[in-house]
Amino acid sequence: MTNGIFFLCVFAAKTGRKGLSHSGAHDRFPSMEKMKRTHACGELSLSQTEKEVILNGWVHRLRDYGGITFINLRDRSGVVQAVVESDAPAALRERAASLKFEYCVAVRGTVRARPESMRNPEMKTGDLEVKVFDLEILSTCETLPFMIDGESEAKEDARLRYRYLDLRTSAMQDRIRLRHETAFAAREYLVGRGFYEIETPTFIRSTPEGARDFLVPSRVQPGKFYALPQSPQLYKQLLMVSGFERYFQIARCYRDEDSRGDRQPEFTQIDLEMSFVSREDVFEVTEGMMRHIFKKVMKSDLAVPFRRLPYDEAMSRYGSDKPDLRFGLELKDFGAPAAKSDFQVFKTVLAAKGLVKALVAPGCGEYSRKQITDLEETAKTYGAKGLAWMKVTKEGRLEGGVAKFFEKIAAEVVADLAAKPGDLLLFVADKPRTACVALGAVRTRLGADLKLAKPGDFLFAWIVDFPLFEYNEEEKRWDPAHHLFSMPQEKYLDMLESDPGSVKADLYDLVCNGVELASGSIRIHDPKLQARVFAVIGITMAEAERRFGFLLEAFKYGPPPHGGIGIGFDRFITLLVGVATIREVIAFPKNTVGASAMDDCPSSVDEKQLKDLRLMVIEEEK
RNA sequence: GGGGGUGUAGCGAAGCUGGUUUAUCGCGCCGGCCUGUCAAGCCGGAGAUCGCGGGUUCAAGCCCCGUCACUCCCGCCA
Repeated sequence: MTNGIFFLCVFAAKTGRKGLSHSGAHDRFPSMEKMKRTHACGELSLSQTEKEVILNGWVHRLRDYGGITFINLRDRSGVVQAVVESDAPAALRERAASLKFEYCVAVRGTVRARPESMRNPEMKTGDLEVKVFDLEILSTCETLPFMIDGESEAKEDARLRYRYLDLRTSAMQDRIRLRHETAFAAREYLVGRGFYEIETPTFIRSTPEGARDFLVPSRVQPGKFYALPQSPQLYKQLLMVSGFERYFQIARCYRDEDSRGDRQPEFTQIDLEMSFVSREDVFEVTEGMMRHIFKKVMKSDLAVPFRRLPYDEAMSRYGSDKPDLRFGLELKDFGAPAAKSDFQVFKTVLAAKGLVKALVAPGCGEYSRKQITDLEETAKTYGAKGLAWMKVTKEGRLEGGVAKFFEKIAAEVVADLAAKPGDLLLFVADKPRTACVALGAVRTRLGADLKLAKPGDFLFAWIVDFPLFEYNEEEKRWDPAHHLFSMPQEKYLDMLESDPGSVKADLYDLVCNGVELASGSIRIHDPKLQARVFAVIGITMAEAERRFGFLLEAFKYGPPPHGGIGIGFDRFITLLVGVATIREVIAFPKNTVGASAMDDCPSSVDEKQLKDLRLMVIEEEK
């Protein structure tokens, strides 16, 4: 009892509000019994004129004239203007005057057309208003840390600290709604195509491949740990062995790696797997789903099938395995002219089996030294030692940068690159991959600077024929390029052991506008072939048995040929909505160090909890 | 692990190469006025350890060093 009183006093002191201003809320118990809404704010129209309606929502904006008070009332559906006029009873006028931003209220009133001159064409419900004759304050709201839908947006820190308020803004409401609609459309389509939605565990065995696992300690078996799944990969393959034939899940995935704008420690995939299929079947279903989503959510027609681009071609022409194909600006091989030039740097690289790649920046001949240096920085970030350049003059001659080494073959260079007067020529010479990737980054940068991509366009493409393995320089061994269970293409089977680097797999990515949206493969279902792949990677059967024994065992019992794909749901929504980071489309995201400012996690835990788990925290030595 | 950017009232910003005393503006907040607004308006008011610590200087929001937080990128992310 004493405690209760003390608590109330503290509360009053803390809010710093005078009790009187809240009288409206306290002298009437805020019950929904008599004030349940009959309509949604944003859906009122003149067809309800003269009708009595009850609305529930939040005080979005407030304009108090003493005698007359305008309340912009907001709910999920939108905003409508409610008016408390001077002819209202004094108690109602007082209660209206006591309102503040974001009070949660119920109003009863009649819908009426606004006089012609007082209509607001900016508002969906701007032709009407609700004349209020009853107003209930359901709950009050303290001074806000930032305005909902204010003129200036709060910084992300503050938005995440008060995420529940940030989510009230129309921008966030729209994004989260679109996310929901997309998930629904995906389900609708996949269910229609015979897929079952099946959940898989979130506590699984740790299989230390790929990203770091998040671990969950077992209390019942001290010293042992579960891992959170990086994706439902193994389980969905097991579901194929089980004979479900078509599985999907909107699945949460966890990877303990450093965050980025497009990466969170936990994220969502539309994950699917199909039996008795080739990659074409996976493409067809994915394209169909994308088309369905665009129709339902974006109200637009998406052209299918998507373009196919082999990985090697993507790297060579665009310097990226996720190129933005909304613009050309392709990289060209400059090996032949470079070999004929007097430029020793290029010739040395060529002699070492490197590549010289060229990029024609149209109309950038006037770029300043500073602008070129900026481009060079971009190339260097991706491992290039430098960015060579020269300009094509109005007369079609080469000038500046490395031009002097190409004097003799100037005409050939210009013709070879199809360069025009006023263009800037850019070159990276390096190991093949570095040359492509670094100049590819310059291409991406130029595309943005020159605004070459039309916003609002969505250009999808399948990147196909990824290599099965990539060489790990540090460890001096072959690593799986994507994952361990991807199927090598049949025509490369003979060279699996003799020339692993040349083996292409039935591995594919779906890219759109320079974003990697999805990744998948046809899986190995033949234990013998799987064993060969393990051998190339250097995994002994004993080790494979230890890590994936359950999967290998399952594959002894008549596994169907199968394959699938996982679509990065957050990235997909980010793309549809056109925002910069996936945090903008996740209701409660983590920041770049994996923390949530709202609930302050991760956090320390009680000694007791640690003891139960027989865990000990070792302080870092300084 | 590495590189870049940012940090000034509750929120968003300004504060030029160090020097006008009480660090400015808009929103919000508090008080008052106001019967048709819709980013309402008008009058008055409160509110800032200039992220934190140290240093240089006669003088630091501004320069230097360190540190923390947030953010973007490289590495990493089968």
